[in-house]
Amino acid sequence: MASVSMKDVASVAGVSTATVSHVLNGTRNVNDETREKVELAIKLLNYRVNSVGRTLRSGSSKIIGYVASNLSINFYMYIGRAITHVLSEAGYNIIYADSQEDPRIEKRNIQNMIQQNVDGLIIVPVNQDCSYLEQMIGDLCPCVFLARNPIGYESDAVLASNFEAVYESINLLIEKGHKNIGYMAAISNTTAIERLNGYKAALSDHNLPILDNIIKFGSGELESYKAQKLGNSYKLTGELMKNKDITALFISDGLSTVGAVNYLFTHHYHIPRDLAVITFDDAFWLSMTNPSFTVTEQDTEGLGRKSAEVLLNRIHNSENPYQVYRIPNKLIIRESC
Amino acid sequence: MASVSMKDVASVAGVSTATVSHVLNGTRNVNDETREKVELAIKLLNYRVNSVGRTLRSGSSKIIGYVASNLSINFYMYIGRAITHVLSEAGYNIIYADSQEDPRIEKRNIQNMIQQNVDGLIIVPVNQDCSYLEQMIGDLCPCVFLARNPIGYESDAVLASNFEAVYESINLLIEKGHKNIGYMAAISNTTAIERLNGYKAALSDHNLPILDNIIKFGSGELESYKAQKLGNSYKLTGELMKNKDITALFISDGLSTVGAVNYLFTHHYHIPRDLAVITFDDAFWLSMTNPSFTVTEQDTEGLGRKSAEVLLNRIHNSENPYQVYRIPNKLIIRESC
DNA sequence: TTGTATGCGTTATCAC
DNA sequence: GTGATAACGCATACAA
Repeated sequence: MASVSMKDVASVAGVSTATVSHVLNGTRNVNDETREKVELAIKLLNYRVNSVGRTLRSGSSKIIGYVASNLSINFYMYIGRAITHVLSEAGYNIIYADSQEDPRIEKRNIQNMIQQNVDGLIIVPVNQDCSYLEQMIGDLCPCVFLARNPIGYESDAVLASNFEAVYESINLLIEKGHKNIGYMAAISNTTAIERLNGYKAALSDHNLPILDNIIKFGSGELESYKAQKLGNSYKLTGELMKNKDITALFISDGLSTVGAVNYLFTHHYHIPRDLAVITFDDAFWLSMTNPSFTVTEQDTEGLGRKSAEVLLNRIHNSENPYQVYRIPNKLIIRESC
Repeated sequence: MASVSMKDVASVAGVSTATVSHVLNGTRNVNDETREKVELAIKLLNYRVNSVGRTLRSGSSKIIGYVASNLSINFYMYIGRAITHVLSEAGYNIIYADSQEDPRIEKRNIQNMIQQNVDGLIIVPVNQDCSYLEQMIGDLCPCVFLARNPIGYESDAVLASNFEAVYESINLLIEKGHKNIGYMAAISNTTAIERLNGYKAALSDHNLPILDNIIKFGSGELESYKAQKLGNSYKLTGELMKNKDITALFISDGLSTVGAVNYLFTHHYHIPRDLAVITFDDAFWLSMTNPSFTVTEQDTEGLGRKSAEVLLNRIHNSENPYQVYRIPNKLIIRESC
C-alpha cells in the first residue's frame, strides 16, 4: 500500500536513484556528504528495499528453498535450522515448504519456489523416484537432496551413514550376547535397504545366521506422523514378537519407533531383561520413558550444515561432478540395552 | 539460467506477449486457433510464469507468510497445515518461517516477507509485546496474530479459549472430589494468565480456596523445546510436589508437560491413585505413556482454518474493526484422571 | 480479436 | 563522483 520506492528516496535526498542504489549496496564510491543525505532520507521515509524489483533486475533472489517431505517430524525441522544458520551467514534467506508426504504438494512447492526465482533448493523428496523433478528443475537452479538418495535425478545428496550406524548398533547387541536380533522397518526404500544391509553385515561378520522370519518390513506406505501411534508399526511389532526366540530388537526408523514402543509397553515387555532394544533416530521422549532407549542418533546439525555448504559450492561453482556425502550417526547408550 | 520468458513464447507462437498473457490468465477472449498456437508454444518451450515479474507488475504476490515462534513444536506445524489447506484453495501460496523463539530472527523473517511483497501475514509472535512490529508492518500488509494476543499492535487475533478450557478441566477434577489441585506453568504471559484465571474461577465457583503455595509459575524464560526435557519445569514440579496435600495436578502448557511428566515418572508417582493429572495441549506421546494422560486439546485445525479465513476477509475488506476470535478446546479423557 | 507501449522497483551500462 | 537511461518479465490501458 503506502510503499516507498528508491525514487522517493532519491527525490527527497536530491540525488539520482543510481546513487541511492549504490549507497545501499556499497557498489561504488560515494561522497560522504551525499551518502549522509541519502541515509537521512531513507530513515525519514522508513524506506525498505523491494526484493521483487531487485530480484527481477539482478536475476538473483538470495533466497534458498527448503522443501521437506514432512516438517512435523522434528528431525527435519532441526535440519532446517542448521541449514538456516549456515545460509543466513552467507547472506541468504531461507523459506520452508512442507510437502506433507504428498508428491503433488511437493511438486507444487518446488514449482512455486522456482517461479519465485530461488537461488537454490534443498529437497527431502517424498518419493525415492525423483525423475519427475527433472523437467521441473532442470538447470533452472542448483539443488541438493537431503536424507534420501534420489533415483532418476542427477544431483548432490547428503545422507546419514545408514549402513555404518546400524552395523555399529547391531555390533553392540551381539557383543552383549544376543544372537536372535529382530529387525523392524515401517518403510521400504533405498535408505531402509542400506540400514538392513548394515544389520546383515554385522551378523555375517560374526558368523550369525540371517533369519528372514525375524525381519519385518512394512508395506512402504507412509502414514501420517499424527496417525502413526495407532498405525502399522504397532501391528508389525506384534507379528514380529510372536517369535519367542528374539532377545533383542532393532527398530530402524523413527516412524516405526512410536508404534513399536507403544506395543512393547502395552504388552509389558521387561526391557532390557526380556528384550534389549535399540532404535534408529533419537526423539526427546525416548530419554524420558522407563526405561530410556538406546538410540543411534542422526546428526541433524551435521546434515543441515553439510547440505547448505554443498549448495553454496554448487551455486558458486557449478562444474564439479555430483557427489554423495555421508554424515555419521552417534550411538547414544541408555537403559534399553 | 536457461529461463524462458513470455517473449520467447510469443515469438514461437507468432503472437504478441499481450496475447500470451491473456491466454495464461484468461483475461480476454482469444481465438481458439490463436490459443492453441500459444498453448503449443508453452508446452514446446516448457514455459513457466515468472512470479517475480508478475508480482512486480501486478502488485500482488499471491503469497501468504506464516511466521511461527517455534516450528519444531508440532502444534504450530499442524496449524500451518490447516492454514495452507484453506489458503491454497483460495489460490495463495504459503511460505513458512521459523523464528526459533528469537525476536531478532522473527524480525528478520517478517522483514523478508514484507520485502518479498507477501499479500498477508499470519504471525505467532515470540513476545507478547509486539509494538516493535508496528513500524515494520504498518499498513504494508494485513496481518493476523495467532495463539498469542499481541500487546501494542492493533490487529486481528485468533486464540484458543484458554479460560474455558482450563475451567472445564478443573471442574472435572473437582467433580472427582479433588480440593487441592496443584497448578504448573512454565511461562508467564497473558495466555498463561487467562488459563490461570480459568483455574481460579473454577475453584471459586465451587467455593474452594485459592492457595498460592500450590500454584507454580516459571520465570517466563523460554527454553528450547529440545533442551526442555531437563529444563526448568522438571525442577518447578519438584518444588510444587513438596506440598503433600496436593491430590491433583494441572499442567498448563505443552512446554511444562515434558519436564513435569518426566519428574512424576522419575519419582514413581502412582497416577491417578496418588495424583490425578490433566495437561494443556495434546502430544502423541501422552497417549502412549502408562498411564495415558487426560488432556485439554487445542484445535489446531480450527485455529489454522480460522486465522486463514480472517486473513482472507481482511485482504478483501480492510475496513472492518479488528477482532479477537476464540477457538474452543476439546477435553480428551484418558487414564490419568 | 489482437498488437503496441508503458511502468512496476531495481541494478547496471553508459556518459559526463 | 554522479546522473540519465535501459532492461529484467510481466499485466494492462489504449489503439487498431
